[in-house]
Amino acid sequence: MLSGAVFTALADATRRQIFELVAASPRSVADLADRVTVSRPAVSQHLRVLKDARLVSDRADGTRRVYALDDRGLRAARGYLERFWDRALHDFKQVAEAAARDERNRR
Amino acid sequence: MLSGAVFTALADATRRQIFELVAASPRSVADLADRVTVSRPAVSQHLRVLKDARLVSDRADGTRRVYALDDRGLRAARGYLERFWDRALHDFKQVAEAAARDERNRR
DNA sequence: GCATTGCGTCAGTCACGACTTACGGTAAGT
DNA sequence: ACTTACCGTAAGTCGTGACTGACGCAATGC
Repeated sequence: MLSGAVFTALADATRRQIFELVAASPRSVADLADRVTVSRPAVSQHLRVLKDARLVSDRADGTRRVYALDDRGLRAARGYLERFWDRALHDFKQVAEAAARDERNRR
Repeated sequence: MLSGAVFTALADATRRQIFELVAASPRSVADLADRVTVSRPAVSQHLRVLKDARLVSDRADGTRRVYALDDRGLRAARGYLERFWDRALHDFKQVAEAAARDERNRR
């Protein structure tokens, strides 16, 4: 289940911040470490989790490693959430209709 | 930031299972506890987290407590993810166009 | 009134994850 | 070749969260 990994990855605040920075524009590890309060190895570990969740992808650039947004993780999360979306609307519709019936019956 | 609570809530596998059961149809705590491997107090604690994340809502029914789907949490998660959705498509489009240019230049 | 059912909460245990420092390895500059 | 920049991983610490059993409380049935 990929969606589980995505939610786990986005659950941590620091990791979300790193993900948002990467999503804004592709960045190197050192670049990310400068903009975050944690150490560089911590950033590497967070990127590992994000990469496993298919939220980011990495490419080598000389001695640097540039991380960019990977939409596969977003797709997985969106797909999982949309399974409940129709049902939520449906339930709301049912409740609304029931309320309308009660309203009519009360007169 | 509500989305953080939603992702944290959906990160745990047991909690996702409980959430899916509630989303399928409103259920009591004992009903949920019967369909899950953990104890009833654990289910209560999971429901607490899901409720704080606005993923489920509870209503009293005699001595029972019926939990149902709350779409506010889903909305928050969807809103957060969609911030990156346009960008992901944009980046993909740029990459595709760059590849197309390379293809043309190579001839 | 008393027992029962259904839940929430408290206290305690235990595993996991977030973080740091230290280390090793690769690519570029001089 | 030597240094420097950049990065991933290993080892260890520490806090947090997932879980259980015990307890207390409110609502229903007899």
